[in-house]
Amino acid sequence: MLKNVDLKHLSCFLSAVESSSFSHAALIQDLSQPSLSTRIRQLEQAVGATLFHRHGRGVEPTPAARTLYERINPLVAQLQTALVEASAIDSMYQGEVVVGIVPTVAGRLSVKLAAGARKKMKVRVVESFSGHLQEWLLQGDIDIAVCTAMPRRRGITQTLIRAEPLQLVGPADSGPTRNEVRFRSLQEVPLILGSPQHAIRQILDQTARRLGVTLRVQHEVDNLEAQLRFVRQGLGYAILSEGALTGTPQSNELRMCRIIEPQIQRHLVVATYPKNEAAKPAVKSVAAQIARLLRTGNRNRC
DNA sequence: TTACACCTCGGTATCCGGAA
DNA sequence: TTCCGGATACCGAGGTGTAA
Repeated sequence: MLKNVDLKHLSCFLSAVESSSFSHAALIQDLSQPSLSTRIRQLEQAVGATLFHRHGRGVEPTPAARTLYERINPLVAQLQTALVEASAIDSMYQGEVVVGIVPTVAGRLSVKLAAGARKKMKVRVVESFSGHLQEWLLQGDIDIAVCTAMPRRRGITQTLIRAEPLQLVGPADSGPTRNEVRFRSLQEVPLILGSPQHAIRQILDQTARRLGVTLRVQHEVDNLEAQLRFVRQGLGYAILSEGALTGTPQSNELRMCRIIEPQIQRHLVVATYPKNEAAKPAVKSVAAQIARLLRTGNRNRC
């Protein structure tokens, strides 16, 4: 019976009841008066009842129209709200989002992130160290940083994902025979560490100063792949976070020993800059997705 | 893939009826 | 009689379905 009746018909009807005038209703609905009149006539044909008494000075809703109005008014309002909400949600999954990731996490996160991106959303991944990522975030070059927790900086929001114990990484056939190594013992082995700006290096330097330990830094190498190559060639030991080797080739050629006394950790965070979030609604959803992926990955390993 | 026919929608111009 | 507002006629634009 209600064939060919759509939201436009109902909106016109509601406006006509409220204004008691087709002309005023047409203005409200941004239509010409004849067009609105046609809509009302189609609705009357569909309902099978007269909804308005026409007279020389406007129209008057019939009892049938008043009953219909009471029933559909809240439904149309709900429907219009739902449409607005759906449109807002859709805009959250559009556009390009640039994510900066520290190398020790990039390997395990990048592919999952790209695979999980929505159709209308493009996720671009760049790799660098925590210090660089902080600067890029503030400059607006990237939208999200997945990095080691940084000192509080104005405007940056950090969400802690997890604490990752640091481990000594050496060739599988050498190094300490136990699965744990004391921090003080690190002064006895040649180390391959990142430059002093590197977040893990800063954690190590800070702990060493506190304990009065002098670290033997044999090579300063910022690139993760290069560090691992140095280690495989027996040039020294790297110190990396748990999970850093996940997904890297030849990880079975390497051996990891957890550092204890004290156990040192790096805190992995997802950092965003609220100004970027306001400009790109998609940033919030991607940041949430990253947090979910990293936390899930953590559970899987355990 | 393109061209054509058909349909729907919304516009303007005009007519008509009723109230002041 | 005048003015206001709804109804009707007609036209153009755009979308859709179908056949070549």
